[in-house]
Amino acid sequence: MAAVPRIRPSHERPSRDERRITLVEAARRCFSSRGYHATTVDDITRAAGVAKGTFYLYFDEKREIYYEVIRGFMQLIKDIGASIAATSASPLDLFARAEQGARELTQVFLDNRELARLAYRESMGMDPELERMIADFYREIAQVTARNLQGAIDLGLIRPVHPLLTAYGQMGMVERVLMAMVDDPDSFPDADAVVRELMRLSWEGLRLDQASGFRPQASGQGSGSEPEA
Amino acid sequence: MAAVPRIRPSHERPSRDERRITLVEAARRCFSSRGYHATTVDDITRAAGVAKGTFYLYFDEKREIYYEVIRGFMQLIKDIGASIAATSASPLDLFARAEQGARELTQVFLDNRELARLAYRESMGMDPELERMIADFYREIAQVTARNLQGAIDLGLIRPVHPLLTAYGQMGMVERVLMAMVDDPDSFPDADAVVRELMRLSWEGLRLDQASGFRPQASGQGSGSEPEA
Amino acid sequence: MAAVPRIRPSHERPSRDERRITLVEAARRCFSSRGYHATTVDDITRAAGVAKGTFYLYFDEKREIYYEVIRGFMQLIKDIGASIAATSASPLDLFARAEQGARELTQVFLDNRELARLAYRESMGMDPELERMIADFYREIAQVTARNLQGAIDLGLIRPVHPLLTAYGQMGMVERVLMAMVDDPDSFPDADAVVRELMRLSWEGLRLDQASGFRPQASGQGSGSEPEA
Amino acid sequence: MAAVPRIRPSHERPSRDERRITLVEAARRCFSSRGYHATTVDDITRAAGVAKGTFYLYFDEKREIYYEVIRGFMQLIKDIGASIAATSASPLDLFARAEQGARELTQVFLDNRELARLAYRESMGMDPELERMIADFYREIAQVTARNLQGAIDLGLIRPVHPLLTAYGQMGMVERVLMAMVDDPDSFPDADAVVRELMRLSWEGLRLDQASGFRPQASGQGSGSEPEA
DNA sequence: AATGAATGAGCATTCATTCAT
DNA sequence: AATGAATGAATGCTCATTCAT
Repeated sequence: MAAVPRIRPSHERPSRDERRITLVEAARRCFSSRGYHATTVDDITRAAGVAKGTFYLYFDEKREIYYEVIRGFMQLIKDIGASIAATSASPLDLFARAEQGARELTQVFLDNRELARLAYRESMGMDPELERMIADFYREIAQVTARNLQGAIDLGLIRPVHPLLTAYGQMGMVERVLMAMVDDPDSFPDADAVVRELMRLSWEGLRLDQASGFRPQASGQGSGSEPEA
Repeated sequence: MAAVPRIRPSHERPSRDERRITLVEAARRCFSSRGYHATTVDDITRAAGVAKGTFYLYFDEKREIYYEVIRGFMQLIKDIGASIAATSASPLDLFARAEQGARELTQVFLDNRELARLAYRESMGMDPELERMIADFYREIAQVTARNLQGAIDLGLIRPVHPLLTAYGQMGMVERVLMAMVDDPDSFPDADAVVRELMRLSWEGLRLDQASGFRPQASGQGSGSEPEA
Repeated sequence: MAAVPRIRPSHERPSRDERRITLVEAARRCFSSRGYHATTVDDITRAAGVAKGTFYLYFDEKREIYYEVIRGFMQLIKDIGASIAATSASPLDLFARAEQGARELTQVFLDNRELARLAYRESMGMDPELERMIADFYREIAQVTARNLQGAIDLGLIRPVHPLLTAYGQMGMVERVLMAMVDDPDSFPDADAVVRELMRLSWEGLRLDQASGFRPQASGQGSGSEPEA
Repeated sequence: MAAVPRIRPSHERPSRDERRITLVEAARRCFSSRGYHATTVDDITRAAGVAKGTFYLYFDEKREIYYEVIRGFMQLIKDIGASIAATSASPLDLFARAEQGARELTQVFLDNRELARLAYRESMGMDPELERMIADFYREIAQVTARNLQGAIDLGLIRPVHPLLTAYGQMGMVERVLMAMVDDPDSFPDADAVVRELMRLSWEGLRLDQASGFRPQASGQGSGSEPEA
């Protein structure tokens, strides 16, 4: 009866935050496997092991927990971007860091295949707020990338390109390749080789290799077949 | 008596095909603005100016007309791809044709913004049949592109890359840039410039420009082998 | 153009009556296999090989053709009853005629299993008119039977029973046994033996046979097992 | 603290079972008066005073509650059968018990006229599961009856008849007479007299009364063997 | 905080019937 | 007479959300 804050025995009622997390985790699993529309609030609460009414103690509506799930996934990705941008190292290892970021990004995608599908595919056309959230997410990443590109241009590391356009282009390149790889892994080399090939495509495009200068850490030989000629 | 195409009196009943098209058009508008789930069959028939029951004379279920709408958009895009691949002209104008295709593709996206959003975003995670349809669409385009790339590699026009991976990468690059442009046109140059920049990104990547023309080495056939076919 | 009544070539448009009969036959097949509610007007017209609208040239509504089908079946049965009552023969062959009637009735049931199920089972609770039609049918048969029984009582051929009650009782006895036989023929002797056993049950009931008098044509030995005792 | 059966405050929520029963009762009334097809789920919930959605908390589909209603009626009847069979008393009161059963059965029919109509008439041809349920019901009763008859035959209480056929025959006799009485009570004597007449018909059939008491040969044990059990 | 029974608006789909040709 | 496209009322069922306990 008194407000003595005890150490909670392991099977005591969980704290508000823990409950909330339980629900979000359950929602992640449900949304991942069934998608937004096919997942009912009942599914989520059942998966979380709580009663249906409990859901509405933590979320105002179904969309809200979906946002939370998507936001969580986006944060994972933003964190990677941040870790690349943050390490304000010498311009020279820009490529090294980019490659490292790409590698991590790939890992996140592969570890969360279904969630990635969800965030990248089903989220649109659901409601304006979510649309904005996702558009913001993309724009944010694109802008950070664009800033990085602008920096690299200013330093003379890369040729002058339209930074935002290039940023979106690179994002799209990465995302579509990763999605294709998620769908049909057998048609692609292993993750590392994919990352290297993507990096090289970004850097060199399709142009014939004629004593091409800077290649990050000389690691990127391309995983494709060598030319016969 | 001959095949005089009669002018239809204004109140004549439209032919089966016309009615069907009316419905698909109405559905396109509804789905575009409200998305699949928020569009009711009632919305569609009301937009088409027919009674609800009429819908089911032409389609077995709501999904069916959605497929039709999406398929229509995909066909537009495939047609562009086909027109590029079809003109099996000299390797020299591969780039010209690619650029032309990109220009047309851009136009289609800009002319069908909402539909593009629909096809590219909301269609996934809805049901297995649609998933397959879309995955097939991507794969088909990617494979055609990959074949083209392989040809170009064989001809020594481009450096040896992983063709399928590169194909998906280019698709993603183009699609995300175009979607971003659809969402926020002000942040991008005009369509033609976007196309040129995309082409150049594909070709040259980010590498510093060292006397690179847009065309590969002027008419780079010197070092490449001739095609076997 | 002139109203010359020609002999109709075999593939000419059928007469109004023929068309109507075609429809009723088709309806009989549909109702028999799917029941009233699960049969659509479309099913019937498709089975009859005419367009949907044609149906309403011959019948005002779906129920009407159902009545017609049921009425047809009832007529078959009434005809049997009539043939028994009609042959105003000597009272002595009342049993012979009854047995003959029962034999024919059994045949009709076995030949029209599904229709019998339909008429006896699904027709109720559909609408008042049909209810009345079927109740009338039963009452009519029961009354004819009751009259026959009364006659037999008056002649001292059978003991004084409540004629109407007995009539209904015999109808129910016959109908339930025949329905059971339709459902599970293996548990019953052949049709003739069943008829004999039913006749004997009606006549003798369960009472032990002690020099039981009149037995119709001495044919009815009962198909059951003989007593061990 | 002890098991004091609280008086429920008038606005307390009814228990799950009570609610379920409320719904079944409401459904019984609706089905009885309108039949299965003409009764909507809305009708039932309105009659039960609950919202439509509540229905689906207790039943998966409309058919399910119909089964429940029919099953309830059949149980009433089976219980009567059981009470007759259960009292494994001396053969002497077989007839007494049968008569008592018939009396109770008659009462059930008269007390549940509409339900009887429903179960006996409309239930067939609706769907396979229900068909099976009803066929099972009949078979079950028939088999019990047949066993009783076989016992009576073995004891020499009745003449050797085909037990199953006779069982179905008696069921049909009783059911049709009772249904006719339900439909048109004025044409029949009172319930007791009907029961007596039915019993006598079963026992004696139509044969002329030659010093037959109702009971078999006064106390006919002379010729029969005693039961083995 | 937690529960889970109750709610009722909402939607896809069916099908008897009509009617313009 | 025949056609078959069109109609729209009707209904079973779902599920996000509420609320009394």
